[in-house]
Amino acid sequence: MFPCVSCQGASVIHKNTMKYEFSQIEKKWQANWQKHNTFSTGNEPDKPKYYVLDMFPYPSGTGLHVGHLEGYTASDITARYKRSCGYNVLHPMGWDAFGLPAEQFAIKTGTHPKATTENNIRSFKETLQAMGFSYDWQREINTTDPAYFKWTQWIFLKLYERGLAYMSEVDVNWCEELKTVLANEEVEEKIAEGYTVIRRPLRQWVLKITAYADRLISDLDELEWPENVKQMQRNWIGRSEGVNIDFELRCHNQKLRVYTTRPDTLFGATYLVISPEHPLAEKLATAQQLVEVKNYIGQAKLKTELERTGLQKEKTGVFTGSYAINPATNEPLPVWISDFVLTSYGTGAIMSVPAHDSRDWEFAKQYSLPIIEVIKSPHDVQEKVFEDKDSTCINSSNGEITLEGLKFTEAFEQMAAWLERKRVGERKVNYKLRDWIFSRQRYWGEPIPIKHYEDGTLGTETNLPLVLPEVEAYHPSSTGESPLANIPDWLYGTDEHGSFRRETNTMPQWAGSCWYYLRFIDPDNSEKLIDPEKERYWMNVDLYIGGAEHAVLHLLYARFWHKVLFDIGVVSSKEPFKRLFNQGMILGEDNEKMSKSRGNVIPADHVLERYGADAVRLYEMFLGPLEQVKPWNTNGIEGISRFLSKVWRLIYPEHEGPAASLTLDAMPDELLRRMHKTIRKVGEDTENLKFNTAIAEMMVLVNELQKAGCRNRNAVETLLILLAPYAPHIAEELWEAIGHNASISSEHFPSYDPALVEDTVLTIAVQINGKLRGTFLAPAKSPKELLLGEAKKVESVLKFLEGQTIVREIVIPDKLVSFAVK
RNA sequence: GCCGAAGUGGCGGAACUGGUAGACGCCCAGGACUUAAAAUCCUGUGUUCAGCAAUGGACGUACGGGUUCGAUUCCCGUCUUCGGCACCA
Repeated sequence: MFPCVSCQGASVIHKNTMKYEFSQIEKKWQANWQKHNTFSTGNEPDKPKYYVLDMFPYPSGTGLHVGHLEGYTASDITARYKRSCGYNVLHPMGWDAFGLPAEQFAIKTGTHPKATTENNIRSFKETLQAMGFSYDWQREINTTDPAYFKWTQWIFLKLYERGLAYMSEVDVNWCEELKTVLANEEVEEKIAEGYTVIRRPLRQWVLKITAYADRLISDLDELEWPENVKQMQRNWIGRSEGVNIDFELRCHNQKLRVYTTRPDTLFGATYLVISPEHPLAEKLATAQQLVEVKNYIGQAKLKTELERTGLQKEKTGVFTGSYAINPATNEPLPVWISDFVLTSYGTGAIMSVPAHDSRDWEFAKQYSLPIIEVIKSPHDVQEKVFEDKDSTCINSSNGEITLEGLKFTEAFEQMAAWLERKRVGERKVNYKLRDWIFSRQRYWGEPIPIKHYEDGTLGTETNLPLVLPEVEAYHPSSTGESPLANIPDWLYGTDEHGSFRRETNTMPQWAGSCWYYLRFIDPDNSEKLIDPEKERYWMNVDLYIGGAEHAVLHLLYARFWHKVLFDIGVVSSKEPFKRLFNQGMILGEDNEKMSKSRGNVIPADHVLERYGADAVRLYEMFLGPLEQVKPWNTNGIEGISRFLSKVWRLIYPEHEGPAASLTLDAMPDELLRRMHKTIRKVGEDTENLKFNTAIAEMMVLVNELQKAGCRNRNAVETLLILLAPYAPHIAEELWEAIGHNASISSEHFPSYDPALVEDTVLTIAVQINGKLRGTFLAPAKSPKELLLGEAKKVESVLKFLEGQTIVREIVIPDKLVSFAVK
């Protein structure tokens, strides 16, 4: 790919590189690494392993910008650092290449998505290689490669065999322009992009992620993930414990089942509400109310999801005319219909306790329904709702049960037990999480390997991979099926069971990314998804770096698949990603999110060409804490370029001439201590992903080496090894210049001398009433009395002690002396 | 509305476990080198007051309180920004 500069004579190199010419140096070393397979992961079972993974990209047509490089730089520094600490490191990269943009482009231009994808991958890969990332490119994977998606399809069939993939007539989010179904999670995004999304029933493949809801919550505890991501997943799954209660209906034989998490407030229930789609909605309407009810149901149907659930607005509803009986009070309760009750959650019906639920309170006020206080409230519940759980029950007794004076937990228990005893209720756990609608009406995705036989039964495609046929047009069929429905040759077939029609749906883009981290471990295995021995050695992923936008969906889906693979014995661990790190977004120079429309995008290739990979790598990390959102500032990168030039001049002091000869003379004590402090700080900070302060510390060392004109070999070599994970090209080049043949990447990270990282003489601060009044020098570990005595001799302190009485003396060894005076 | 994170110089940010706030870098100013410029190096750089000056004082980590000899750090309250959820009963 790059001309092999390293083949030229050494003298030529020196002549060319006396000045710091990053572009030559970077190309030279990238070619060198490639030629020698420097970063290919070997089979070294005796070494401890470290698996550091990036969230692999969708190779878009717009290329990479500086924001994309942040996480990749962080993971690369970690990979290089861990290698130098003696780990066998797996650091791979691949492409999440199925997806809508390539297909949209195909519809417009007729270009095969495969061609688009290949082009984009080539350009992405060039940029990543130009950054000097130490990926093991021999393990590169691509989700659109049949050899890869063979196993995506295989996993689907395993899900199907276990009853975790099923077909269901579901109300889906249908996007008319895209002629496809969208996941709930994708809806808002698409609406923001200007598409319209409506509700429409369709037969769809659905994955039973809800069967894993509890495990997806409880196993979060063992993960080293940012607390907010865990919390977001818990909220998304939305587990709640409550009770299903059956209400007798007056004048009907049927019962009405509601779900509530507040059975402790049953005595305060004054009406029931069912959703417009509830099967009893129309049946409960009395003759008098029928017209009004039918109208209301009709109107609700026309409303979009957004209109029904979006924002807070006035509640609407209609009385059915029917009554149910409150099992606790035996009072009749009117049954209402309202679209604020969700059909798809719980039983689609609720009991309303307006005194202690804000939504019920609002509705009660709207329609003048009674409000009864059953939890002792600090104010009048007719005026304002009281929702707190830490008060006690009142007005809650009948002949069989009393909750008087009980707090929430106890009242809940008592009521639930009583309802169960009376056989009118049972405890129930509910989740907000819904099963995952898994089919898309698209061409550019993994075909779902299912056959529909004429007799209505389903069969599985055993000859995997089931590849995509070539098509002439990428438009979806008008029936809402994918373009695959237009290819008879592919669509129809016969086998021993009879003739069949293939499933025309393809999988969503999430599918390929649900398990790619496994394939990197064993990318060429044609027999198995992954070799069990390799899996045991490499899993889990020790560090997974990526954007917070995947906090819920990708990470939840991947965890779900991983647990299924665990259950069928393909993997040995319950969780895929042990430690997760979300890098913060890099904003444009205007402090706004980078976007084409704002015109504030800083393309990666731009800055690479201008400043070089090493400078870009360092600057990306120097910008601030990795997890923080921060603006890019092109001015700031100049400072990094200066730093690299300073490092260069340590070895090439003038702009011409050969490398300076390094000395073996002893370093001045100050400098030696500085060096050991730097080793400690850079090591600790790199370990903790605090790259910004590690770089600052290296700058301090370089400044001091420069000021002292130090050419000590030990100091220079140490600096280069510390710097190598961050700025690998210049480190390699200078390492070679000072006489090493082997790559600096094979050097071991230095260790520091504990005796040299602590100062022997310290500056002690003197405070009076908490204000700094002076300092003095004292040997480390000086006794308190000595420090106290010295402090009282400091001239600037004496002034403030004069005429004052010392009421208290505080001495913090090695730190400060503090006087409280009056 | 609920949950989570955060607020420090002109700017990005640093500060161990409550112990000298502002490391490192950018910007800016002055100087050295140069015919000149670039590059490089040196010095200064939170605000404000006093002083010719060396220097010294006061204030200062979103805001208002509190605990403490001492608070960017701990506690209470308020405001703002960002991220997530949003009628899930």
